[in-house]
Amino acid sequence: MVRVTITQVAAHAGVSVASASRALNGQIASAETVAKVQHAAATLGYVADATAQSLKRGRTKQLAYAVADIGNPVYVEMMSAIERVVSASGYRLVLSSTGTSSSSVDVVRDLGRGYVDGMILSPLRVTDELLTALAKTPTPVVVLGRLPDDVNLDTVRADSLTAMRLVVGHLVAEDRRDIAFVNGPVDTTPGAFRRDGFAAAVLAHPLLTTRSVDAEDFTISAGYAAARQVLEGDRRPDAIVAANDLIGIGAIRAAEDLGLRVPHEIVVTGIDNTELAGVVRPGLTSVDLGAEERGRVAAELLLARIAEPSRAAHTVTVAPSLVVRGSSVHRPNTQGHASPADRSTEATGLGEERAAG
Amino acid sequence: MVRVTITQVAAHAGVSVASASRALNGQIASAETVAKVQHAAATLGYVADATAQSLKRGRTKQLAYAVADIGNPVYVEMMSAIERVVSASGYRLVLSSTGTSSSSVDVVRDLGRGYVDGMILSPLRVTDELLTALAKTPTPVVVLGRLPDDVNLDTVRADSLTAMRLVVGHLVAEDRRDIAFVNGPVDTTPGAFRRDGFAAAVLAHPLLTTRSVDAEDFTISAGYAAARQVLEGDRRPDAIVAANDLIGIGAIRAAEDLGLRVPHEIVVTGIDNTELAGVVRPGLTSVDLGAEERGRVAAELLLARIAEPSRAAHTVTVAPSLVVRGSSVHRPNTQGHASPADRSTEATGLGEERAAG
DNA sequence: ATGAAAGCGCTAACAA
DNA sequence: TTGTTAGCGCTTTCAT
Repeated sequence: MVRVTITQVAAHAGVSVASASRALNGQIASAETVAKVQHAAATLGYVADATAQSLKRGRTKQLAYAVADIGNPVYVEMMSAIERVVSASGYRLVLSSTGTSSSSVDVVRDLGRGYVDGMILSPLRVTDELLTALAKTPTPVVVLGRLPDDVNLDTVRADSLTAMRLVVGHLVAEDRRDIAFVNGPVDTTPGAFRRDGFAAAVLAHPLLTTRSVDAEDFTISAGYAAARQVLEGDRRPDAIVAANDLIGIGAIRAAEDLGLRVPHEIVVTGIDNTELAGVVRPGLTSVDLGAEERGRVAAELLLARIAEPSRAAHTVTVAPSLVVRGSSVHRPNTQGHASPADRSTEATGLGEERAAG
Repeated sequence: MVRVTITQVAAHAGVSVASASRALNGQIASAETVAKVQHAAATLGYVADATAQSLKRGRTKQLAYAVADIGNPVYVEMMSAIERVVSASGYRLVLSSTGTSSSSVDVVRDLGRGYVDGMILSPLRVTDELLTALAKTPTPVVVLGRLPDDVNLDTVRADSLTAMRLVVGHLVAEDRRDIAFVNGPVDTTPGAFRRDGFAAAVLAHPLLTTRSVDAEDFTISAGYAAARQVLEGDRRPDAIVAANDLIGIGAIRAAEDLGLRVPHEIVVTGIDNTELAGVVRPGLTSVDLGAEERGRVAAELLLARIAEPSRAAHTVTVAPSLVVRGSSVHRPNTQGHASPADRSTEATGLGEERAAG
């Protein structure tokens, strides 16, 4: 199998390359030419070279998704949603990990090479350097996560404040009065906003006693360590609000290891409503931040901007919803569960309730 | 920000485009030229256009990973590994979902468009049509999964037979004698090979009673339904071998709902050793099929083939290892667990043992 | 409706 | 070492 070019197709069909191109792309051409060219193309097994088309047309039909930690279920969920929208629109999706080797800034700078028509970026930290790079790049970028107010970019974000209000409100309704917040690193975007959201949510409930501790990472093990420290202190809280599901699961484990029953002696909640939350026992009450929707909307915004580069920047905030599971409800059948359906089904099943944000 | 080309850099530096190109690419050029060109490039903010380079050089520096169900933790793990190798070698990774819209065959055919230099393909089903397309494509493809023996392609595969031997051997050692195998759909590659592997593994233990049932899918809910049916039958097995972790978790739930204690009354094992296996309680004993290693090796094979297209096809089989957790061991502290570290740490912790394949 | 020719931005012969 | 020139494969004016 050797590469066959449009020149060969044209020769085989007995027409010029221009006519061949037109016939292939549905431009004006006589029915006879179209027939001859299509026949030639089929015979020769011609497929247009993507690179040459990109160079000529000035667009690659590729979009990038850049994220630090692919492997985190939340980002995977977003990626799936993005991939669906992107491929349905005839684009390919390239994955740009902004891990150890290259930072978000490098990735954005690299956009100048024009290997994609646009990018969805999920930065772990928003630095001035990043904002500068974003301002300079000629390629459209949609940012997942909160940006300073004066930045004029398409943005999709979760609503940490409402998320925390849902959690805290739920805990108060469950008669919890002493809440420990186990956050992840506060120098990350989610860490900072969840901290602020928790603080704000608590203000609405003057009778609450609260405290905060930062886990070293948004992981089960870091959550375990941080929660254990909290639970071993002399004044034990009656609820732990974890900054994400992994930390929350770590907290459940810590409670178990200390012989504390969840939720009877200690209530635990998470954030993200990942698949894990529905799989652990007791199920982890969690706030769904709408990862799927955020991914989908981000992709749609990007496509819209590519279609109309001069349109105004949009900021979309996706409403969170609370999914109540056994880790936070004092019902007789708290340890029980519904059918082991997937998450969406589960949310309507026994032992789980969803409250809109 | 408008696109700046090498022509402008050359003009700014007062040299020809050829000299500019050479200076930029580390070809022979005088120190003075290099300095001038680099200065001009920096001043103008020049970055080479990826598409033009691709067209000229005949390679895109892009590799594709094609998989049906991104979102499945196993494929995500492979993808992470692939991404690491690929980006370390200066390639970008494009994600080709072979979901509903486009089949594996379409994806392989599309390779003719030359938008990537190679592809790692994880086909759900290996059809003749797919094999034909693979034989015809000029672009290197590494296949994840088993292929017919006469197919001469780079392949990385798991060892289902050994995996099943490990599981069955373990169950026999735990005094299980009546084993139900809950498989996924047998018209998929994993389904077929796990079925065969189980059958072969069982042959080594003549005293075993076994039976099989196929879940409708490799999911928790399908596993739940299938396991429930098995467990409600008049002759209850004392062990369930699930074809993957999700089915295994469904089986644990089914046992719970029927009031059966795991592992005391019914032992359950999974396959894949996903993160979920370490998170559920009791922990799910599972065979690690080396997803990370398979992904890494596949990427390495692909890069090697690109570097040397004429080299002989390689087939690498990755050895499985059994990770024993609470769902299958009758120890006093079976329900307990070690520290909630990540999987690799866990495997060496209390309550878990890893046996090589 | 068709063909000749230009050119997207770059690299690589080839000459000088 | 450097510049000139010819393309990579395609689309798109511009004449005809």
